[in-house]
Amino acid sequence: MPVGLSEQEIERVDELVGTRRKVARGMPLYLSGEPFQSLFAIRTGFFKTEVVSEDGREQVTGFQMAGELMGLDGIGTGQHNCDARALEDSEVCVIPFNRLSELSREIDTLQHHFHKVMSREIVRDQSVMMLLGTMRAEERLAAFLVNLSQRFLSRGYSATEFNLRMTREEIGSYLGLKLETVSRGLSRLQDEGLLSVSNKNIRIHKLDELKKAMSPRC
Amino acid sequence: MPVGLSEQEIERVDELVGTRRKVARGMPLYLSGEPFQSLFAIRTGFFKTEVVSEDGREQVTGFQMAGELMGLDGIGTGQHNCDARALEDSEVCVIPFNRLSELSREIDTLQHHFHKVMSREIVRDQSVMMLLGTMRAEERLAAFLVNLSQRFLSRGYSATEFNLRMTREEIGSYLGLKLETVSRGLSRLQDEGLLSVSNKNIRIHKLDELKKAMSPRC
DNA sequence: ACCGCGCATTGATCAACGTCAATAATGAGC
DNA sequence: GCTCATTATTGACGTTGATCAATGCGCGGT
Repeated sequence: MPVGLSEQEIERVDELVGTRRKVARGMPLYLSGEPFQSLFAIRTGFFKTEVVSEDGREQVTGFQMAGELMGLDGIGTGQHNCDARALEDSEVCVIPFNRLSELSREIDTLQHHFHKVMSREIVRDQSVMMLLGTMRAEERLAAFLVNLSQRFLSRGYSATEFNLRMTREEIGSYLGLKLETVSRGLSRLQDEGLLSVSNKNIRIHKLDELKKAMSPRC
Repeated sequence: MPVGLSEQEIERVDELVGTRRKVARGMPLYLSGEPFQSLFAIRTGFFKTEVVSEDGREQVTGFQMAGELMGLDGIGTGQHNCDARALEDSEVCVIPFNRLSELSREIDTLQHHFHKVMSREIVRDQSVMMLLGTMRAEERLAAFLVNLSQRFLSRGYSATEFNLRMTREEIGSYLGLKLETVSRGLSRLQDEGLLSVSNKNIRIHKLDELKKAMSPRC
């Protein structure tokens, strides 16, 4: 994934991500408490990550799509700290962490790239904290959809028409809302003419207005 | 900070964290948008980190105390992504990130330690997401106090009597609550006999009950 | 030591979201 | 293609925490 490598270096990075693994819809890629050994890069498909607290609370902490990296949370403790579950039939590259560590000691571009990826994950988490801490239901929903839209776009898919892979309940868990509130919010955005919802299919009609809907008093 | 280094390695790590910097109460250690060059390890004092969104929303993303590392969010973009501000007169070690990168290529214990620290930051952020997404006001407050208590304890201070360095408003921002709600929550925990509050001074009388107050229906 | 402003507390009211419930629609599996 | 369980929508009502407001207190700065 990093750029600016020599041919030889590319070859070595290629070996690193040698093995692949398929995960059927609904199946876990890993579960909380399992020993951490590898990171996973998504080749195809869609995942959610979910943490479960001691007192049984569940919270979806993210939705991951092709090209994104999963498992970073396991490095600190040597155990995975969340469940990762496929939301559709998916395929990942397995990246043994030991070998990534070794190789990143030799290829500084790789090292720097890896550090950037971890740092960006921290920044992402912080923007979710801001969403959960300061936004109202409809603003959260708009931010969620705009974020998805941008990520689809950057992968070459349509920014304005896509299918949600997750349920209203999973969206709600991620956004700190109940599923009914998610449903009502989507209906409201539809009534306002910003988008059309048909179950999991979303068509965004006014992306610019949807972005405005992320801010208060609209 | 990592353990298991040879004497020579310890010496080199010591050089790495050579320079120090004092930050007076209320002053920024860094601001969002400034170029990222160094990480900072807190020697003494207390900080908050705060993100400001485009539409002007502010959210405290964490409170940091002695021994903790700040600045990890800047690696990904090359710019700091939050403000770090001293809540009391403080002193930090400056750790030039370039040199940390180089040295961690040579000393694998250091490399591994650094990766662990970043990963733990991700896990910490995720537990804040769970707090913001699933807990009620008084539960959040209890969780916040228990967390502070444990961190003071692990630094050799009392787990049951300490001074808050931050205002009710800053606590509220961190917990996704308004300052009035924080104040009411503290008063309520006091009425229930779990602790005494006198402005910024907190005395926890029933730490075990406070931990229970983190869970629903108490 | 004193002054003044920032910080904290507390009350009353209100809006947003959660809860409970009933129904409808969808699509996964046979 | 049919069936059933899962998922989604919508309504009525309740609760939590936000908002608005007024007062009191403490601490930092001089």
